[in-house]
Amino acid sequence: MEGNVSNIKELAGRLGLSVTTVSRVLNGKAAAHRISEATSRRVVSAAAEFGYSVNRIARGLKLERTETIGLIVPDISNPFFASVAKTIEMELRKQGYSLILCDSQDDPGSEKELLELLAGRKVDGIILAPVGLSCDHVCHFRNRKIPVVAIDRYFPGSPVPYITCDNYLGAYMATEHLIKSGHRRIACIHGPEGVSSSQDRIAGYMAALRKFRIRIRHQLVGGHDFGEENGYLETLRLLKLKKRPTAIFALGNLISLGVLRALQDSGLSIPKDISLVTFDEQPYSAYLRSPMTTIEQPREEIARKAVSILLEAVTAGDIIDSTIGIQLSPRLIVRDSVRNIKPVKS
Amino acid sequence: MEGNVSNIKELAGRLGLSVTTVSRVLNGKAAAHRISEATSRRVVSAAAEFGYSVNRIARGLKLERTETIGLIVPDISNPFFASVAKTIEMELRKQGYSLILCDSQDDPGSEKELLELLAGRKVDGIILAPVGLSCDHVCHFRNRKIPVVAIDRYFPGSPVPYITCDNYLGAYMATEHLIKSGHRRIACIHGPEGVSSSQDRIAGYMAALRKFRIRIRHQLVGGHDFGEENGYLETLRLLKLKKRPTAIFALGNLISLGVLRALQDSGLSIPKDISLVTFDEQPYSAYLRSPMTTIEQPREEIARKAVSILLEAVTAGDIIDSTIGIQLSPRLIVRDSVRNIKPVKS
DNA sequence: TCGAATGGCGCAAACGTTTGTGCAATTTTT
DNA sequence: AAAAATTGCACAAACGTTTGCGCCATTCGA
Repeated sequence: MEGNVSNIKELAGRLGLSVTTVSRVLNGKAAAHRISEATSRRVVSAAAEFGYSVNRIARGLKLERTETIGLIVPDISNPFFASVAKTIEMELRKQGYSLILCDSQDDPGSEKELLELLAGRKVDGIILAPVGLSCDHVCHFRNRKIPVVAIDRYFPGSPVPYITCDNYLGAYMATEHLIKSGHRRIACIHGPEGVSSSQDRIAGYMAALRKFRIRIRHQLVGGHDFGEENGYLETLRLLKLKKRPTAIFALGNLISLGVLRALQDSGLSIPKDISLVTFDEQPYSAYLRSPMTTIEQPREEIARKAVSILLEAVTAGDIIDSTIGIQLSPRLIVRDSVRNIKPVKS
Repeated sequence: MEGNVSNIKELAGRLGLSVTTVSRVLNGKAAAHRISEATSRRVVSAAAEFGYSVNRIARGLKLERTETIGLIVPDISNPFFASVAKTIEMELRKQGYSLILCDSQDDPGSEKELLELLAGRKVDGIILAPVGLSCDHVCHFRNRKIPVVAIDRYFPGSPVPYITCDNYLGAYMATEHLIKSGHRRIACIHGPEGVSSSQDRIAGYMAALRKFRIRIRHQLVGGHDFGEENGYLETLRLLKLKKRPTAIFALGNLISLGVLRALQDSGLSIPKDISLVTFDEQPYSAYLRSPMTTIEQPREEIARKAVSILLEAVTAGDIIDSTIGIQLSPRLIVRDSVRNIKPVKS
């Protein structure tokens, strides 16, 4: 008895009504078109009985609005992006939108292809954690009237609105914490050159060093992506230095896993032999061999704000004109991965 | 100069050709319709020049095929599902498909709604990590000619094909490992009642106990979801027992985080005071205070197989008729979270 | 009693594709 | 030189909606 009717024409046929009337009832426009209460009820109950549900592809074509949002992240298996994606999906669904998930694998080329793909799929808007520093391919999009908001990362000096954590501040706080614990030789393992979040964290790190009049040693700064392997290799490199750093600041959660592996392989322990602070809190941070001091990002808030700003742009039917940039405050979570190597003067 | 042309009619107009010809060229059917080489080249280069890309909504409507697959997971922020989703997305994209991601939040009601939603969006197929044990709402789908494959969990005795880890075997291996290390009072913290993966793991756990003639104590078995809080509360309950278990088997990675928190709160340490084995390896498992002994699932293979089976069903244009059930082998990774409380007799 | 207002609904075009069929021009065959 | 075959392309319908406009019947006001 169910699922018998697959389009509105059939349904209208069974009811002895026109598709027009059925469509209007089902879209809540009965009153506006003076369709009687009785007819309305008949339509609604028949739709339920025969299991009719609107073909959203056809509707999308007609309405030029698919109620679909694209999300492009560099790595969905990274817990940070996974939990951001979760919140985004939940918020979008509340508003009747669905999510097309794309993983750019931190590759600018894929990112560009994915943007084209999403445009072809006529998504109503895009949330993007961009890879490169150039916004050409994204700005190009805004001409096509598809709103885009960036999360986690942004394009310096571009008109693309973004929501990020205040990466500069977070890195400053982390570095300051290390310095106040007496550290002077502080290494920094960062992500890709072309990613603002990495750049900003490096800037925050350097600012803290300068503030406390500590020389920036370039051999203590390195890295090229947010992966585990990068953390591993960079740590091994750091450990080979004539003068080892006393502390490492890992700019991402996967990087820090690499650091842990390298230290374990080298038989070093945290914080006895070396201290560690990591950007991005994780559920397991507290249960590591040495509970990790981290910088926590307001993930949920990032996701929620991104959705609300995007949807505003979508429903306004126009692109957000003013350059909106929101930087949310991170939080320092102090645990036991930093050794105090000098009495605190307070 | 770019992005000027938004539909095939405009493009055809500029070329002085019909939409038919343009469409055929762009779909690689030029040869089959005797369209000259010269014309083909003109079309292709004009399409590139004017930045034309096909409207996949319109195409989807006409072709009754959207090249879109739906994925429903109970919790995308769970690292297990996040990495499975990553592989699925990558594999699908290779084949020209996009992914609509849905998070059912472990709620059967949402799951049902999401299936309807995806049907309305005319996805070509669905990959589902189902919540309940009833397959009514899913079987209903197969009538609508939308292929579905289940991952991680399945519906006992239903015609829905599935790919899972061999949960029974994994749990058996884990429990056996504990027993062979001398444990007798082994607790088990599981997930929801209505989820096959949880049920099968419980079954494997019990089978191992029976095999070694150890009495199953029901107060040692509990839990109701795969979340952290459940692990926490169940552990606290277990610790209050007159005779505490000497080991805990956590049936999920988030559960084990809860166990860790509860033990930490209680001032107990692993494996000195209590042993722990967890289902589902994680990148950080090795770096915990006590490196965790885990059961590793072949996530990538699960994802890949699910995609290939689904796409086969999609292109075959028909539902996979034979009941396919694939159970992939898990792997025991021994670390230091299990205390040997009796000399191994070998 | 008659025009006007209102209530209740349907016609048909349009959204951007794809594709079966058809047709003119050219070339080949006989 | 006529018939046949081939080349190269176009017409128009169809996919399932939504929606501006229009039409008929009934009720109302004077």
